[in-house]
Amino acid sequence: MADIAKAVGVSAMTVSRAFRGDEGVNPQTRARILAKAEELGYVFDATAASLRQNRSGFVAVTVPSINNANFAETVRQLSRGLSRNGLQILLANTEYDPEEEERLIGQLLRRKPEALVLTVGDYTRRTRQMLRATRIPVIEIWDLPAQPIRHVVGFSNTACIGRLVDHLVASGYRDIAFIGGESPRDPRGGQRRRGFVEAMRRHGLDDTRLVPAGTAPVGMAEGAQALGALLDSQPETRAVVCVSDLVAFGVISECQRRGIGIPGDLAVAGFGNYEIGRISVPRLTTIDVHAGSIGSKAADLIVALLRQDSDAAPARIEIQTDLIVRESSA
Amino acid sequence: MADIAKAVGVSAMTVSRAFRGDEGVNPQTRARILAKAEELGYVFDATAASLRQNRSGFVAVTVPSINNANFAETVRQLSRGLSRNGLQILLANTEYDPEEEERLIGQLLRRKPEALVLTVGDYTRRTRQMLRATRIPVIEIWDLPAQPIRHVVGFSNTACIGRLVDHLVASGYRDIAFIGGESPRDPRGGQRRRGFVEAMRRHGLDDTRLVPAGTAPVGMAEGAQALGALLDSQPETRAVVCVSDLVAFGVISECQRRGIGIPGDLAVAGFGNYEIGRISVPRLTTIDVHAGSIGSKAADLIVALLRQDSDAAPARIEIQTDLIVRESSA
DNA sequence: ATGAAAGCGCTAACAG
DNA sequence: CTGTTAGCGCTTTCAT
Repeated sequence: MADIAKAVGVSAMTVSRAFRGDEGVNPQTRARILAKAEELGYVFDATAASLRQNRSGFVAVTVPSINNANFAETVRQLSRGLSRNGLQILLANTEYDPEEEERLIGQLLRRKPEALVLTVGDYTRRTRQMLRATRIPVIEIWDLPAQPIRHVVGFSNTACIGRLVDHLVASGYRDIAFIGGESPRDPRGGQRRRGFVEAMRRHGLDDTRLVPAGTAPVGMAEGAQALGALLDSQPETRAVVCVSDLVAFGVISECQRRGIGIPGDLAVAGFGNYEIGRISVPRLTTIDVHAGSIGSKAADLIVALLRQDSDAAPARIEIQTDLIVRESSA
Repeated sequence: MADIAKAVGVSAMTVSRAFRGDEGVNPQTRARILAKAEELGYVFDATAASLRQNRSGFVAVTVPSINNANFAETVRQLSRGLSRNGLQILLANTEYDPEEEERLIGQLLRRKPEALVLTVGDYTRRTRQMLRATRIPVIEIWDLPAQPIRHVVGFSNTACIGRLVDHLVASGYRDIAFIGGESPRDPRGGQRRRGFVEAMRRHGLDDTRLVPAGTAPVGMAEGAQALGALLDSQPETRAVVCVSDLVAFGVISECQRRGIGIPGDLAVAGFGNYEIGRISVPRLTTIDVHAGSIGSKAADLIVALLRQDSDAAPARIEIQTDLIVRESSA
């Protein structure tokens, strides 16, 4: 910046102002500065600006897995909403591991992010401590925890599964099983499993058909395998709710291999409204959680929180979810 | 840091050394410093350290879409390899848009990353200029461009499709179509389409069965739709190669809806070895590009390049790919 | 519309 | 093993 100042014959301060689009700079001077910067191959140093302004322009985000279409969509929309306001995402993958999450959050905080977005999880003691100590806004997403750290943008995983069960019961199904959600590493899966148990009890039905799907992240292969386990242990089952659409698709494909008709012999429901559920044969009944909307709402919240300097009351933004009934349970 | 220094009764320099695990610090002093830091809720400021050390610890990465299991896996392994060496990823999504890519790269460079990883694309003029001007290592991934910017970690999309065509021809197929790759926004898709045309010519077969799948990113829905178009225009087709497994799955599901047997009536091949191809009925013939390995190899390269201060010769690391023959073409 | 001085929080370099 | 000094590249503040 000093080089440009010297070359153009102004002070560094004027160069700085020119770069930030400050009004009070002579348009001609400004043009000469930008031209010289281009000529010299100058690249603005955001690190120095951050240090001086005490504003990093970063928002730190942790997700359990980036390799998941729904989390990816949340991050995508979050990124969109933030970039419009000059904020950039600093993304970290916890791999569904609370210890790794603790390590990553520690690293992220050193970069002085202006806000921290976390996918709800079972935090370690030290993580909780860091989250309590930090003065930046903390936003938990993808669930509605009973005791949130501070702000929340999410939906009730438990209630969503309840709606699926209600739908199946209303359609006449009684012998219903649930696949997944037993992994201690996936709290959202656990909430869904709990939602299943609660809903079945509410209807006075057998709530013990719980089939494990393995350690998170669980995918299609785990679904296919779990169907085998289900048929072995509970062959009278007539409907199955899965912890995600990916698991449900595994179930569908395994049924096709075994000649089990869906929904004739077995109704299937998933969770998350992934693309596969719209294309599979049969199409999949599921819950649309509007993953993108979680991201954009969180972005809006962050922007609003950063505008006001005073601490706002904890926000609790509930995302609307939709039951989508398709051929797999109709 | 000054506060801690005062509270403990040492200089800021000693605090700094204690934090970086410098050997030459009295273990007792060190312990007292860390305890006091904990007590005061001190968080190290990586921005200030970056500015002073002229090392940001960032590696900038652009991908066309984070919402793609293969790119996500590359980023995941890249992140792993880098974090072991104290480097953090600064990720940006180009959304398959060269203009957006230009904007993002400009933003990323201001953060002074120590290296830049790009998914090969058709760069804008200004992007090329920035890439030429920067002094940090630039690594292109996911293809082997004829004229790389500098370093490359990838594979030949063209050659991979050639292997698929060879396999189909060897299996007796002659009337073969290709779905996808016409989108100007997806250079890798274009390379695959070109690979198809070249391979068909090589075999002296009709190379004009090219079905568009729409603007990138193309997914399952586009595949299902393209199958309809293919049957309308080229009903004598006996095998189809798709630009990705997702498109291929769309084809498979649409065939199932229409009662078209795979591979009896139509053989299908995909690209990328996504999870779906291992679970679908029938299982999908495809090319495994080892997406994760692209990431880990790129990480290794970056670490090696940063260790040496001198400019190394451009690296060209070719990733091994595998033809996986499954039921859809057997 | 522009400039001079000071300083953000850390660490390189040197000294002891 | 510890301390002092200076400065990374920018921007705040105050002055003109």
